[in-house]
Amino acid sequence: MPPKPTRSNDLQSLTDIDKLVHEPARLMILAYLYVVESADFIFLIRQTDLTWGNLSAHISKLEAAGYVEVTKEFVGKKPHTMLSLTAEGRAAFRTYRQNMKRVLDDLPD
Amino acid sequence: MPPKPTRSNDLQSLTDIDKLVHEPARLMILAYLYVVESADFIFLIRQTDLTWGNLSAHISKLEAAGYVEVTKEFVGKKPHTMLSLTAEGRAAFRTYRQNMKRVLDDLPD
DNA sequence: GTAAACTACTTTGTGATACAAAGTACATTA
DNA sequence: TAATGTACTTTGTATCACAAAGTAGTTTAC
Repeated sequence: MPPKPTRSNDLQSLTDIDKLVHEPARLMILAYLYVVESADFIFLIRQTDLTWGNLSAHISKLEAAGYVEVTKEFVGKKPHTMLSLTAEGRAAFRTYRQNMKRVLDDLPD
Repeated sequence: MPPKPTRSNDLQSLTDIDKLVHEPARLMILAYLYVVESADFIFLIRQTDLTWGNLSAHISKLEAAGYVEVTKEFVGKKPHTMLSLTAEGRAAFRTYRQNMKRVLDDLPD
């Protein structure tokens, strides 16, 4: 589960930020999954500009955290990997987004 | 200088994000300096909940990048470290904030 | 028909980084 | 004058992101 914020002011909430979501590569992946609901590996490769190894590793990490569900199937004779957000992943992304927006919005200029 | 974004869509701009700013501890530090214009080490320790070593290391990194200026002086007989954002640091923070807000805003829900 | 190239990934190695613990150099208090 | 406190910095370690290499199969070229 995502870390629980226990801080009073906005900036200190960064202390409790969910690093799993915060990492730019994974933030990209999660944001895509957040809007499209389900995507395959190839789609994410194209959208994110990550390498195969890199994307694979990040997916594994998100899967281990229970943030994404990975479904492997065969399309014809080729393997095909489908990704989708779990309820937990969706919640974690929402929380991250809220916190981050609050931090960035509550500043002058 | 902060990395230049060269991407077309919003989410891909995360590929070029300035990691020096992105790190939560430093983001906190920069945000404080962004609003107060100048602060001492002790103030930041209290506000950020970082350890001495941790804050020290992050400050060094920000200084090396030219994002903050560090001024050491003696107050009475005690050492005193003052921090302030450089123009470059201010610009980097602004760029980061803009990019990040755009990424987080341009999503449904 | 088999060798070379391609697809769709995963695993491994390496260098960078964040963090805590220990260290330094003094000043103050008991 | 010994112990404690202040204001840091340096060092060690464990984690992590990334790229390069590896794997398992499929398609194409000759």
